[in-house]
Amino acid sequence: MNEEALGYDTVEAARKLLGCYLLRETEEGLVSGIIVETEAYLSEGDPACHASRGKTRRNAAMFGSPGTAYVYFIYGNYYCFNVVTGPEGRGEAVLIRAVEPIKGLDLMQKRRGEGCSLKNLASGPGKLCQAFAIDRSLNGHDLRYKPLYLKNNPDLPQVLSIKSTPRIGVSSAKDKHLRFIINENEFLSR
DNA sequence: GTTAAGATCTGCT
DNA sequence: GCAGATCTTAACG
Repeated sequence: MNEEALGYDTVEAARKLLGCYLLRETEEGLVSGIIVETEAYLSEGDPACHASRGKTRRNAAMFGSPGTAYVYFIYGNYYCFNVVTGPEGRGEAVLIRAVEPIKGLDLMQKRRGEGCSLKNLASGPGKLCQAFAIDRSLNGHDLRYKPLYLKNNPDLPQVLSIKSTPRIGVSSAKDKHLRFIINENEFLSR
């Protein structure tokens, strides 16, 4: 993964993360997928961003250096996984909303429940974290290294068809198109 | 110490 | 398509 691309503009980073591999190694084995859906959370003019009201205990990882993980717990049941972006100390991040499962399908199915369809394995922030066994122990983890890391996809088409839409599940800043998806992909959350 | 709200998912209608 | 589950976090007293 080209970490430098994450350190400047968060919106740019959200677009560049599309199509990249996300890999996760555990004792049970390796799982991987291609990122097909992201959302940008900005530090300025974005009340939906956890960092918009300053640094707190929960969002401290968001103020770390670009390329680290920000993982948090929501709605009593689910984790969300973000990649910290922008200059260090800025408090911006990109939420990974969905991936297309590539390797370790059986392991993901085991974690998500038997009989879970391929399209349902990681098509949403909470589902993705279940399938990849992401929890708070990975909060602040440097995504250049194992057991959770990003990798460029060499087989990617030169010009990816990217579409931007309003973000999902956030009540503010609906006029901003900060969600980015790979057009027509089957594994989007919706 | 108490309370209200949330970057969601699943199951049922 | 819609409401409920469920609990951590942060704001307030």
